[in-house]
Amino acid sequence: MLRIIVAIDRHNQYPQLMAGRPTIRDVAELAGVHPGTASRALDPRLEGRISAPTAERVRLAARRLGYVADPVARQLRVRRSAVIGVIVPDLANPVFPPVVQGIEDALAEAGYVALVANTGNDPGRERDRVTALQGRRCDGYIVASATLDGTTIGRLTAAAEPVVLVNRETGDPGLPAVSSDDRAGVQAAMAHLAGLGHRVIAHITGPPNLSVVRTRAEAFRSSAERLGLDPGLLVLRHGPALTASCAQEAALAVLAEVPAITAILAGNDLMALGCYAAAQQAGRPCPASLSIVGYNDMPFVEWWRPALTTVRIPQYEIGQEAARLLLEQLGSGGHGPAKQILLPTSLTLRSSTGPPPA
Amino acid sequence: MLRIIVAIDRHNQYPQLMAGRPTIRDVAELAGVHPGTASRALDPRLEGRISAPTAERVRLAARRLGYVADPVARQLRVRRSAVIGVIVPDLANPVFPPVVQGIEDALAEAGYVALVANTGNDPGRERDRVTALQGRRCDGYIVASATLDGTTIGRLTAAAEPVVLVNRETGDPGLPAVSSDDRAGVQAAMAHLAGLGHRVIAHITGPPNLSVVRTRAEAFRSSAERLGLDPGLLVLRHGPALTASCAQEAALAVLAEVPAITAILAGNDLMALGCYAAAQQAGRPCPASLSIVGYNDMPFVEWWRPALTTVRIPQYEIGQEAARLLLEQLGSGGHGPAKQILLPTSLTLRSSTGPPPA
DNA sequence: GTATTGGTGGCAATCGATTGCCAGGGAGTT
DNA sequence: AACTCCCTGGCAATCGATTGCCACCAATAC
Repeated sequence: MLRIIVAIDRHNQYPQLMAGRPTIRDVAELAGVHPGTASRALDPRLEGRISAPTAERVRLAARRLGYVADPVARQLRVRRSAVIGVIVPDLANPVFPPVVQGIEDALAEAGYVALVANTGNDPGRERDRVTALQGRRCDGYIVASATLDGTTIGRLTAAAEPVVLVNRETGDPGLPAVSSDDRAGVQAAMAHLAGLGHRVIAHITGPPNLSVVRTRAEAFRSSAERLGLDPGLLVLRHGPALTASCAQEAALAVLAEVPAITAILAGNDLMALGCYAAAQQAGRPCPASLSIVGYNDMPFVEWWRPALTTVRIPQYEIGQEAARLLLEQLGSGGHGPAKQILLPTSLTLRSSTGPPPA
Repeated sequence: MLRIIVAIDRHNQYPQLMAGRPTIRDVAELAGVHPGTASRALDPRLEGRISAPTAERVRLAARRLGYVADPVARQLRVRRSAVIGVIVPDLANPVFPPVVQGIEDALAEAGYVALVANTGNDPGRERDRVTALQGRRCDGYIVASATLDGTTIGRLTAAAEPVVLVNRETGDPGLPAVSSDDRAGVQAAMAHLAGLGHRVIAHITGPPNLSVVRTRAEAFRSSAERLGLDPGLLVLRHGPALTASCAQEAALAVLAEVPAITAILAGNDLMALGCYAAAQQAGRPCPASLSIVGYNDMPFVEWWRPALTTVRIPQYEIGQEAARLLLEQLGSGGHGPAKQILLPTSLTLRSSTGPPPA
């Protein structure tokens, strides 16, 4: 009847505690064992350490009380929070929710949760949020923030935190990363346009300090070359951000400067949206007079008018793989090799591309 | 020289610990005080409890060591995690990111972070994610999940967790809630359409077990009445979900059944997108032959073609207010009154509405 | 000169789970 | 019969910060 004594004792001291969740001591008392024994009985890794009948008694008691180990107490002792910090530049950009979902699902399988920090593309805010994350002692981080100057990554790796990069070429090959094959994606888009007969093609994209911008721009040039297009006819334009309005402005300017352009490869789907607006303003209906190709195949682009032809990147899978890679690294104590995963891209053909006007 | 002794002692036992972050003991030793004293000196609420010179010495030591209190240890003692669980039906729906951002910003000011659970509109997943959240001992919850059967809310309130509801009429007036004035929003949209001369108006929306669907549908009827429209000419159609494809299907059917329809009020912006497609398929160009009004004014709708006329709800502010309400409740120990906040809506006029064809 | 008061800071318990170490007992061996 | 070995489970320290309680000291009052 130790159980009752202790219950009364606790009740006298902290009446409110009795209402709270059961602790390992409650379970141990109900099962008639020591808390330490109860802890071991409930730990699947220690299978066999406690005799079957005892373990069963403990498990039964735990089930009857609805016992769930307090993650806070466990974490204090074990220094493992089962929380992964996810750093995303802009959740309002529809590309990211699927990625985050992939991350969450893969983490959930392993009992982890994702703490998402949305930086809103603002360096100051990124710093603050990352500080908050670090303060919370995440077990690891997934970074999808794209700026090339890696201060955030630097801070994390300096603190020896496990990190996985998403969609971000890194100077440091020692970091595990998941990305999609941008070169192949751009190549497919360019082949499609060239095949339709386009010769004067513009690439309208964001600032070159974003790694995705850099790789795609390089691929734009090199794939054109490989396709036998005249590089002199190519137009490359960097806007200040990967947004629709920047694209609109840039496209309008470019179309005025080089009216011979018949196709635009946009830096991402949002920019393609801005190109739609520019095309309309410039009196160059899409796709009849101007073909537009997006990048990412984010949700809802199939509903646009015209439905967007775009390079599909496997957003959900990218998230999943990133989470798996991180979990793997955590499992190996950080001593595994730094895998870099490249997922395939493909071109999704819809209605925003067609042959150039005669 | 206690400091050195202890350091060596700890080093012998756990060499790796010395590399880790400094603890309150390190600070106390450097300042030459007891850890308890150091803790008090660093607690701003205890201003004055420790004499100024001592407190200053401690603060200096803390600064020199770069001491940051371990949230895990604090949490174990104080039972406050400074984490708020946010339950969202679908992050991929562009309405929600701004709401989440508002929540995050308001929480960040108070030193809290948001743990976002994305249920993907799946009841099973919702159950799992909420269990995970509860296991992590959030201090409170913000629920934006919309289904009327309130099992999730029931589970949270049953556990006496502070909860704030977002955009969700509740049967229980005892719960604090933030929502936007849907009735006024619908009224404004209907007045706009009636003013343009529309008489046969359809409302295409989702399943009536969602509270937003119910209030908007009721407002659709009542505002038509108030505007002197013939209720016999109104068409109300519930689809199986608030998605573009459901809307497309429903709109196509409705336009075939009642060709006299000249305007559609969509259940949300995504459904408006589906209506665009249906209008095109049905040979009813928007806005020349068919006016379409959305709901939410989510990001990027101004870029659609035609740009969407829609009811604006203050998404970011809704998130902010919800967070503030929750923080207020936490501050009052849950004894404050259960405020219900109703934020104003407005109609954003763009290009998807016009007078009905002659 | 003694008593009271108030301010300061130290002591140690506490939150709840985990785990290294050890003791006790049963089984098996010589 | 005695000894060893292993299996099981208990004990208590530990993670790091917080906080109720108490002791000590100085200053003021009587």
